Amino acid sequence: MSEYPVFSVTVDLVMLTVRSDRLHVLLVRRGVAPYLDGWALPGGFVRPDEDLDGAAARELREETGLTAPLGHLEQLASYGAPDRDPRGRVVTVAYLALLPDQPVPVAGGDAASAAWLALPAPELAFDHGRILADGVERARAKLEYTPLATAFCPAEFTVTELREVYQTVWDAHLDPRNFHRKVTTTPGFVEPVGRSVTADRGRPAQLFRRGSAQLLHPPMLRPA
Amino acid sequence: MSEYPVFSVTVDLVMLTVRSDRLHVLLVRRGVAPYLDGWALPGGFVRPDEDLDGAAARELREETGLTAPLGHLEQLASYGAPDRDPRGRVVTVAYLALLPDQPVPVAGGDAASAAWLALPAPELAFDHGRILADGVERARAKLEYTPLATAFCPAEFTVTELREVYQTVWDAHLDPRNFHRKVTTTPGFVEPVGRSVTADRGRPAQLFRRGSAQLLHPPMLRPA
DNA sequence: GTAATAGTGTCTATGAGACACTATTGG
DNA sequence: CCAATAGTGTCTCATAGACACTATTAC
Repeated sequence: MSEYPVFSVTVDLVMLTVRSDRLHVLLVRRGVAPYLDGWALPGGFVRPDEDLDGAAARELREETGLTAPLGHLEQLASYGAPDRDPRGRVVTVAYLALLPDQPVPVAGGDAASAAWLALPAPELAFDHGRILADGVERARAKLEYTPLATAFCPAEFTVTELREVYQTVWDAHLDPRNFHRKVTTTPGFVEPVGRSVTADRGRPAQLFRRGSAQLLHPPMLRPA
Repeated sequence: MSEYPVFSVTVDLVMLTVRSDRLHVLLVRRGVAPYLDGWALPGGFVRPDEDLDGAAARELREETGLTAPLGHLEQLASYGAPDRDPRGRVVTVAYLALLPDQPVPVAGGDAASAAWLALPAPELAFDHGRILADGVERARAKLEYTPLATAFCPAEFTVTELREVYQTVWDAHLDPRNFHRKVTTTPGFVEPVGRSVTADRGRPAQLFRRGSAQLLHPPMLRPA
């Protein structure tokens, strides 16, 4: 064991949300070298007694204050090129979080400041640009065959809100009528709450919450 | 950096192949403690100057002798529970390899012996049982929306061989006529070589090679 | 009433699933 | 000719995509 190199292991988070019809990512301004004052994904070292998933959940909590009954957190991929961190051999396990718009970033730790930035994001520190791109692509793909678009919504939401999530993430227009039919007839996608909300004007919209399905059968297909 | 724990980083490989209508995985018998003489996934430590992908490709080469123009290798996931290795804090980055039947395992390194075992596999060392299960599930899912079933086949193959791959990995029966239509009409899935091969008896079958598509549009759906 | 938003019904085209026969080889 | 395997054609059903009107609210 001692003949092999010593690594540090970090978790980095690609936290995405939909705000004002734009996809946003939570970024921090680095307060320490390297890349001092540069934008980076939030993250940090895995602690001695932590699982990887636990470290990611902790970072998510620290950045948002969310104790995470809402939203979605999953492992994305690991990155470990020998030169990816000038300080030494660091492998990072990236996680992808999909969150409703509510959370306000909380500065702390190495982060001089944190902010939700609309995509496309500025140049990022380390290989975080690549990690972010991988996360966005994963999110786009997963909206097709899972109900995870609901992770971008509050606990109760309207069909229109859900459609706006799809349109934003995919950067595409979806027919409101076909979308309504698809969402309400795919088993386990959403279930009606029974109440309605009215926007400023117009007919009140029914509220739904996420259903029990883990996978969409058949999937929601991206427009060609 | 020094205030945080020191990790070792390994890569472990879930190498799958289809042989005699059964899914097989390459396993090694451990020659050292812990889990001495137990079955485990092949793998090893990442070297000082190696990328993670490079370490996985090297392990694949060492186990099979394959210089890998054929088959498919991709990162699966990382596993880092604090107690997953009794020797210390070890994070492993698991890779998934899909390979044609040809390769014969080569014993070496920590492995007292290596063998292709039909699934379901025996109990494995560490958390390798879980990693294997995740790898098989990933393979099953990827056959739906990618042309990766071809990675289990030699460079040139018949439609029947490809169908047997699907049937084995999915443990399901597929209608030969509908399958033939689906494979030959999905753009970029396969392309005809122009030659035929004849089995012992029967009409000769056309040979195909993998096409240029990265994704199947529309996907090949698993039977309900 | 008017503007604004929610929600529904129909027609068509495409693809999946079920199914039976013809084609080409070795023996 | 027979056995074995490859390959094709048709019908039906489910679902996606295009598209226009009705319903309910605030003002």
